[in-house]
Amino acid sequence: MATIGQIAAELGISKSTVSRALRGLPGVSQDLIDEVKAVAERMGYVPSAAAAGLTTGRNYAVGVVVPALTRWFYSEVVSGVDRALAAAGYDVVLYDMDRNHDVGTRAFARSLLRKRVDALIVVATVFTEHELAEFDALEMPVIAVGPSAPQFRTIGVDDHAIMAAAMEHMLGLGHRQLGYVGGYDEESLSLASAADREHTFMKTALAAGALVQPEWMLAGGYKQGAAMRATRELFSRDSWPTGLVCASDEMAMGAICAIHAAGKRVPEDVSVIGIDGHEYGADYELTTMAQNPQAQGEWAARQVVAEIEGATPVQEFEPAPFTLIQRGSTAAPGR
Amino acid sequence: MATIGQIAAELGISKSTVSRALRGLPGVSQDLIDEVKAVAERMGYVPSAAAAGLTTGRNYAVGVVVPALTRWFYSEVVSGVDRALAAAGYDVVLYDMDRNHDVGTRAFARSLLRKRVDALIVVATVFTEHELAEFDALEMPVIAVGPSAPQFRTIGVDDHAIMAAAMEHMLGLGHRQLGYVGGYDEESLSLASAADREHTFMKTALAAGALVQPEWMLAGGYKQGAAMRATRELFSRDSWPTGLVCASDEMAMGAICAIHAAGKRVPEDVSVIGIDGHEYGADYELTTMAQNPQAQGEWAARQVVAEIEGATPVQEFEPAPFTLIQRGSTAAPGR
DNA sequence: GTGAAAGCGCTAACAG
DNA sequence: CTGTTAGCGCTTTCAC
Repeated sequence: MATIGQIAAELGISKSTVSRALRGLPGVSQDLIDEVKAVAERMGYVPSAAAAGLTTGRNYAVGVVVPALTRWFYSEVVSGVDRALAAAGYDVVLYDMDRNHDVGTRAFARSLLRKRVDALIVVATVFTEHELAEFDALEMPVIAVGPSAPQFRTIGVDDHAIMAAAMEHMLGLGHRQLGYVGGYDEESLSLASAADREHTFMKTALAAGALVQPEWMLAGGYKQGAAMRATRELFSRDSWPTGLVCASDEMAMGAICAIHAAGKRVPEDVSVIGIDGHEYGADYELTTMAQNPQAQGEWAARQVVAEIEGATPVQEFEPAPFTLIQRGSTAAPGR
Repeated sequence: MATIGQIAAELGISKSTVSRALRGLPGVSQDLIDEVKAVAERMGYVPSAAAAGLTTGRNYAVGVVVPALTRWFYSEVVSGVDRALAAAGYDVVLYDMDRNHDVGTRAFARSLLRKRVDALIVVATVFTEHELAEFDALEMPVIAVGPSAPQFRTIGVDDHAIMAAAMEHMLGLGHRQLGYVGGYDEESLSLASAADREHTFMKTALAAGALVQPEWMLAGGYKQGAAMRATRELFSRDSWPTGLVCASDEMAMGAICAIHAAGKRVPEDVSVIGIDGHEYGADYELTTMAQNPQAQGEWAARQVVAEIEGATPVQEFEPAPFTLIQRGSTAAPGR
């Protein structure tokens, strides 16, 4: 493995010059730059991030903490983060908290703290007091993506607003008998988002004088399968709503499946609206309040890079945008 | 940020002793060890991976290359890799090749080559000749997970065998009119697995004298939404198979949804079998040939760690196991 | 323009 | 058991 010193020796010049030439710093003649680069290429030279980081304190890496990589939303965010970071020349160090949250707390903190990363992006993860204190001690930029975390600056949609918008659509169509598919995903560790959505659903429904039976509040666990089962059960009873508001698109797709299984039609018998903007929504003709987790990830990544490189930290972010995508799963009731 | 030197100064001892004490190396009195650890804790000492790596050449990090993090299979594998690596004290450096494959080739190689990682785990990614050559030059353990890559040692199921087993189940039930939901996922970059499964489906079907109409070969793109649409179309025609063999569970769940939408029953009118062992399969009563991508990821991670730490490389891995999970979506035809 | 020297934080021989 | 002495590969003053 070629080093800067070997290149220097090969050309009979000093290491400093090689370093400067390779990094395009001023003060090296163009001829030498070309020569150095050629030799570096020929020798298969590759800079050592560790060595460079030792002196500069910069690692060109940012940590991404995620509660469960296998969940759609999180993998989308991470994907966006990765793309933006790669474009900026930074690596992604992944910390999947899936199940090893309590077990691995110590290990997580230790490894995190190894000066591996220049900043941290936290995706919808809840931490202990102790961990939060450690983050503070880190003294590096930290930005959260997803459900807002009071301790961090957060990039994400306003969960109240997005649900209110979904409700506006359903109420506007004339639905007054509404069911809700929500619940909590135990593994995702973040309950705030789910609670906010459910709360606003209820509040808005009641304010509009809509009928919401207790049995119409379904626990879908933010998972397609669970939502499908819960919905199937709902339609095995003798009364059901004209509209189903789902706290996520994954659950909405499960619900649609269950409605079909029950021999009902969407939207003729039941309207279904989702939230999130899942990739498969189009195939299911699903009306949804779409947000863009990838874009949020990219945004967070760019912001974090800017701060690493000296930009003054933004104190508070605008809520991420969302838009109604109207498709075939919603219509006026009783058609 | 406390360093080893500061701790040494604080206690009036040498850096080496501190280093040894902290790492639990032999040759330090228990008393001193305790003292050192106490001071380190108090000063909030955290080791610098970069500095340690510089001398030892070990980074305690492994790179994970993945074609599209947002796909179920890959995120499962990465999740498993992460867990095993975290347990072994290693960090995960993620390289999501999603879309930036051609654009980012150079950046990918460069960053990979920065001696950041001690080994590489490649998940179902296809590389150019040039990239492969660079991997060789890296001289570090490389293991592939998922569809077998001829250039790498691979951990994964035998795609022929798993499809053959699925077919055995369907044929054993008496199905002789079979449809196939498969296709290719353009974004995943790995076509071998899809091709193998389709090939074995065809071969096995023909060998059993089963009827397979060309229109029954559906392109589901390995995506739930696309599979749903393709299946919906199939059932809008005037002839359809008694059994549907799906190359993945995600597609199978989409197919089930479409079958319900068409007013048919599973398994009474159509049997459906999937492959993979998706988490939601149970909710859908889906019969499947289950594999365990998380376990495969863990296995690869453990193997790679062993090799980093000096174990002699295993030359070839056993194919990963799979088992039939028989649930309610399959039954004898014509019930 | 270019070079020499010092040092980033840690580990790894050697001595004692 | 503990300390000394060299570096690891790179960047960064400061001279020339």
